[in-house]
Amino acid sequence: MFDVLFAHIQEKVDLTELDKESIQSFFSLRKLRKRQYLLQQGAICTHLSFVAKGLLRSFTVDEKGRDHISLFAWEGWWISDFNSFLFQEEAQLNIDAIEETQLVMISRADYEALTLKVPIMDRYFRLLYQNSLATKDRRLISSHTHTAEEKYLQLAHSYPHILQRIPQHLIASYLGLAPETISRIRKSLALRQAD
Amino acid sequence: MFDVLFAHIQEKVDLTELDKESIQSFFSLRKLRKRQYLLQQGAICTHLSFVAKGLLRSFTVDEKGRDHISLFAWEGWWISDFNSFLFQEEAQLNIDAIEETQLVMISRADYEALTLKVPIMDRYFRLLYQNSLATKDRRLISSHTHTAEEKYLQLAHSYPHILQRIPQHLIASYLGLAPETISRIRKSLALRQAD
DNA sequence: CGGATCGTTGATCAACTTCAACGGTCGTGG
DNA sequence: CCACGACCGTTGAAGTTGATCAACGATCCG
Repeated sequence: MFDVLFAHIQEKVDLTELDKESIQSFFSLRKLRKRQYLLQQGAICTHLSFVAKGLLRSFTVDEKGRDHISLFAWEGWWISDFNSFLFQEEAQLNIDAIEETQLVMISRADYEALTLKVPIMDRYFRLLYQNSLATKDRRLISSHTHTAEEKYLQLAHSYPHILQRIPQHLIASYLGLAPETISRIRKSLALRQAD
Repeated sequence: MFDVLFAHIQEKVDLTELDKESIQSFFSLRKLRKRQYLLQQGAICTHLSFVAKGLLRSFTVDEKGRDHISLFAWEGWWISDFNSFLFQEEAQLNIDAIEETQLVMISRADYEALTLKVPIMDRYFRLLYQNSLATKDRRLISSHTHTAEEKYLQLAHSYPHILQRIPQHLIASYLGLAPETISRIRKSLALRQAD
C-alpha cells in the first residue's frame, strides 16, 4: 500500500528513508466496499485520501436529486472535499467507491504536521496541485468550447482505459450530459466507424 | 508594488525581513496598457505574474475565432498559462489586459530558485493552489448544474464589484454563454425586480 | 467626423434534455 | 439454484434552453 504512495511521491520529489518513515507514521489505511461512502455532504471531511487500489467518485446532488460528478479517482490519485478538509467546514461533496478500494489517508492535523516535519511534502503537494489546476482549467474550457461529442471523445482519448471501468451513466454525469446523450453519441460514432 | 505582493503572501505565511529581500530580488516589474498582450497562444509563458494593479483575462480562441475566458485576474491574483510556464511548452492560453495593469513577475528559473531559497514559498504556493483548486471545482460543478441565469447570479453574488469593471460580453465569455443571453437575462431580472 | 466596439432586440434554429417504454444483465434472498 | 427486482443502456418522440443570425442605436476614441 505504502509502496504505491511512495512511488507516486517520488515521481515528483526525492525522499530519504527517514522521510519515508516519518511520512508513513502520519498515514492510516482503510478499505471501502463498492458503493460505500467515504464522505457525505454535510459531514466534515476529516481526511485526505490517496487511492492505492480501486476507484472512487466525488459528486454533488442538486435540488432535483441528480448527481454531478466532479472527479474520478483511481490508483495514484488523491481525493477529498478540499474546502471541507482545509477549513473543517461542512462538505459540499459526496465521495463513494465505484469499485472495492484501498486508501492511504491522512487527517487534517497530521497533514499540517507532515508538511512541517517533512518540508519537501509542501513541495510535493504544490507540484501536485499545479498539475491538477492545469487539468481543471482545460476541463472547464473544454466544457464551454466543445460539443457533447467532442467532450466524450476528448475524455476517451485522455483516459482510454478508464472508460472500461466506469459505467456509462457515470461518464455522462462527469461530462455534464444526460445518459441518453452518451448512448446516442456512442451509437453515432459506431455507425460512422463502420464506413 | 511589492507591498501588495508581500501583503498577499503574508495573509498565508509569515515572512521575515530577510525573506522579503530574497523574494524581491527574484521579481521584476512590468506595466501593460489596455488591450496589450501578456502572452499569446503558441508562445512560451516565461513568467508567473502577480497583479499589483489593474485587470487581465486569460482566454483561448476556438476554430471559429471565438474567445473563451478561463480567468479574470485583478489586484491580488496570479495569472499565467500553468502548463506552459511549468513545462515550457507552447501556451494554449492568451492573456491580455482589460485595464492598464501593473505586474510583479517571476521567471520560470527564478520561481524554482525562489522556492528553494525561501522554502516557505512552497507552502505559500501550496496554500494558494489549494484555494484555487476548490474554486475551480465549484465553478465546474456550477457550469454543469445551473442554468444560464443561475450562473450569472452566482457570479454577481460572488464578485459584485467586478461586474462593474468588466464589459458584459466578457462576462458572457467567462460563463460560456452568448452575449445576447446575458443581455436577455439582465433584462428579465430587471423586469422581475420592478414588481 | 467616421469607424470600431458594445449592448439590445427579434426571429429562427440546433443541440441537448426530458419523458416514457423496453430489454438485458446482475446479484441477492427465498 | 432459480426468480425477482434493481440497475443499466437503448430508442423514440416531444419539449426547452440557449445559440445563431441579422439589424439597429449608442458610445467611445482617434
